[in-house]
Amino acid sequence: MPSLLNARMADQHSSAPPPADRALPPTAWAVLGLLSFPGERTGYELKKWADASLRFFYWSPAISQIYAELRRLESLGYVTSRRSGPEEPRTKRTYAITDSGRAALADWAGSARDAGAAVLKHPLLLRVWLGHLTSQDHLRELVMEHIARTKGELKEVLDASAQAEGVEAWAHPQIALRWTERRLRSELELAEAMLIDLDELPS
Amino acid sequence: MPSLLNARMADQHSSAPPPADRALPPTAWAVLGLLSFPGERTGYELKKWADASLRFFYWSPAISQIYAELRRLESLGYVTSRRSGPEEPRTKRTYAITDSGRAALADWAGSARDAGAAVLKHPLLLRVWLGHLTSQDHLRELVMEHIARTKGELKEVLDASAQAEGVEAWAHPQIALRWTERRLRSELELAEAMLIDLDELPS
DNA sequence: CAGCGCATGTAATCTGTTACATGATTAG
DNA sequence: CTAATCATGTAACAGATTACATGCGCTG
Repeated sequence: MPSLLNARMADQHSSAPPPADRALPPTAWAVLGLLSFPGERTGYELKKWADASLRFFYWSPAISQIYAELRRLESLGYVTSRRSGPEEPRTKRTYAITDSGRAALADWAGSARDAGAAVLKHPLLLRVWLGHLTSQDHLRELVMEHIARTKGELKEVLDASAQAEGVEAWAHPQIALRWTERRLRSELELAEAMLIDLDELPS
Repeated sequence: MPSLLNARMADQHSSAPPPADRALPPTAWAVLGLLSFPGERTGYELKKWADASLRFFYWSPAISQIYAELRRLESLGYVTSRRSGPEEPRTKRTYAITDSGRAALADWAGSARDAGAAVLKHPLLLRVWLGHLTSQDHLRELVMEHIARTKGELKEVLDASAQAEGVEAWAHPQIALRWTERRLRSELELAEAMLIDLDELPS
């Protein structure tokens, strides 16, 4: 069997080749992507949007990071911002994507022939994997907790999906949400199956 | 509808309350966990183990970070190391978990009543979500690529699972691998379903 | 008027990766 | 002999979070 270690290490290099100068991290594209849908929004709103949809398939950056990314994107000319004048009650900074930003984003979206491997960080599985250090009861509890949380998330996604329903501009986000909905249902089945596996374990 | 932003922000604080002094990051526990199974191993071996199983449900740290974590764990007295003497061909440092380390790990594994939410970073979904910026063809290509990769991963997991088969010390890792196997099968179904959704989109 | 939600940002810190450097051993 | 694998580590940097600081506006 060929050891894949070096191959994988090499992958890690070649998978991020800065085409010309310096490539932006996916997070920057995600934030810019949030702005690629019709409308302008503030950093604060972006964070809520990310929490409500992005987070289910691509994690939601901390609010402070969103602000930082917005500043970077602005320095690159990919977004513009304006402070609200006296007409608005509150001082806030509203961002909008520029043509240049839209072009860069489209280029990024269309350039890769492979999106790259998904990364899953599943704390529950980490604990199950280390199950020999705990009691079966505790493990079961953790799994149940996970099931409860997942059901809550499913509800959230269903809500978000309902809101996107019918809006043409949201067709693709809608597909991502449907994918997420199915994924969460599968996550529930997976948890149930694991519960059974756990029960069948000789103590 | 109650805005969940502040609640979630507050969560981010309260979800990591350092019980006494300073809590270790999950990565440290993962590395220590790798050493909690019978046998001693080197940093290099740990990396391979992580690549072969941990990575499917909890990502594999860079080799340099594994070395760094091992040094930290050693400074905490959770592991000990010894350099191979002249009896071994190669100079290498072999690590073993200590009683104190095992106790700390068991405490960590048993302490939480909630393992915490899983984080999924799925680059393919990010691109689909931004699908309005690309062609359907390109999107389909990316999905196909994902399916191919997933099939490869499934094969790897099946292999790893076969190797763990029957070894009592590996019962829990085995469950994690079975979970992963099911998850990857579901991932394939999810991708197929998304392909259909994509086709049904009005251009 | 208290508390929450809206809104923005800075500073310190940590986590983690990449690139680099080095060298021994083994398989073809 | 030479390429791959085994093996360890450092330095620079990027990515990201947490804690902190501030203040307005609305609702009960």
